[in-house]
Amino acid sequence: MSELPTIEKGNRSRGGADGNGATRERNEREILAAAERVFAQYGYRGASVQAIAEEAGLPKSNVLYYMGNKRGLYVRLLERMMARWNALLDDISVEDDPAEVLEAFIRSKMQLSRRHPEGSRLFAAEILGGAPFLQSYLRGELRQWVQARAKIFEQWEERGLMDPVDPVWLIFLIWSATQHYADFEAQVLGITGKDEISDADVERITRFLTQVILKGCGVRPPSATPG
Amino acid sequence: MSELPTIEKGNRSRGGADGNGATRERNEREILAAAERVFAQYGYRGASVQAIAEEAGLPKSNVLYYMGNKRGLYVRLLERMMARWNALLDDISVEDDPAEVLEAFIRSKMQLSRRHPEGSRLFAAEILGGAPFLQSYLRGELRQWVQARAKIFEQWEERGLMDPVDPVWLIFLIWSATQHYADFEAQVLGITGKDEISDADVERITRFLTQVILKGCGVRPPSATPG
DNA sequence: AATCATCCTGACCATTTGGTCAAATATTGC
DNA sequence: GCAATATTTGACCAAATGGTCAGGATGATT
Repeated sequence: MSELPTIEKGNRSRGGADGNGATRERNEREILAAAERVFAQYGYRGASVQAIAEEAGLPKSNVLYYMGNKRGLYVRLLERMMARWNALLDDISVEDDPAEVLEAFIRSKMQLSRRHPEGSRLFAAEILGGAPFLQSYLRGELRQWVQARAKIFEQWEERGLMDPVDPVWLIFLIWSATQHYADFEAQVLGITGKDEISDADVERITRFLTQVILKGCGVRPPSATPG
Repeated sequence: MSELPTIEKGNRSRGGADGNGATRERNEREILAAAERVFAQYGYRGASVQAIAEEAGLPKSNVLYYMGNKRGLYVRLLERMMARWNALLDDISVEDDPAEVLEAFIRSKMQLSRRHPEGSRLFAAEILGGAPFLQSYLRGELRQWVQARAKIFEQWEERGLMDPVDPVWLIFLIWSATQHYADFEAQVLGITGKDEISDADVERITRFLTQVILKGCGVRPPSATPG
């Protein structure tokens, strides 16, 4: 992630209007949340600092005081989202049960989109626009991760634990299916006629995806251990 | 699609710089193509008329002369994409073979994203931003189409031709999986290390998706007719 | 109370935004 | 050639853009 420089948080030592920096933290949180919403909706170029400031209920100058500039704010949001993403990229081994791994994968990815729909859309907008800020992350960290998983999927195939399918495309299938409900929420709501996607819906969708994808790859469900 | 007013093409009657309007058509095509690229990359707000003009190699005034204003240009592009989309929404009946229908569905959707990647991304950006221009289309035409299909899927389920899965979510699964390769192209390329998605790749992906989704829903492949 | 670093924000700036307009230039039918 | 209609485009405009800065407010530490 060499494109994403670490953001200096401002080296406050002692004095100041706030001993433990609680004000700063609160304001930063507020601004980041507002910015995530605005960037998600309009994309990097389409979002204006003014709009973010209004969303946060602060003067524009204040937003810039905390975040330096628009680009830095955007990069920081991307970093935060990547961190959330990385948090659920746990390692797996050939010895693990394919069904359990795939189900956990689908479930955690689904929950990530669910818990952070704006972050998910922000990420989607970044990729849509050609991933100008995330190129190196995609070609580096994420690529390694995918290839590691792919190798294990292949070994499962050799052991006859799943059908011979291209593991990379399987990963893309799971990503696309799970992200769809956050990124295309407007479409899902418009077509289903609902006014929100409930927790129960999410649970049903998760089960649906798990069922179809596991069966589609010839993976036996976890409860039915062989023998 | 009541939100999308028909665009007046300018009622030229006789005279003018061009008898059959060839100039106009050529310029309009050029501008629309350029605009599709720019809107796809930056979204509605992020795209500037200036950028579109440069992409088309024309002065900004000329773009506005042909298209009236930014909003009209954008709406016209959305309409064009919806028309392409509608062109492959052929009717199906309960008597059709589920496997054939699903495979044709996946294949044609895949080709649409393939043939019009910018249009696909334009649509995606519109939905990402909350579908401000497509609300009525989603809640109207498209919703009807989905429900009609869903009913047929349900009848197939009753006849034991496929597993009992929610048909609407199945449609969303196919949409998301097929669109992913256009919308998230940057991610796919970054992770696979390719510099383009070839025709052969598209064919392999199509077969992969068909295989997994058909099997995942318990639909027998088309060649193997029952008996 | 004095100090000092932080916090806050209105005024300001150069540039870009979407859009208008008038004047110049084509291109046709007659 | 002439009138009528289309096309082209630079000049221009008010508003919005990202960003700077000076100066005042705040409150913990001494």
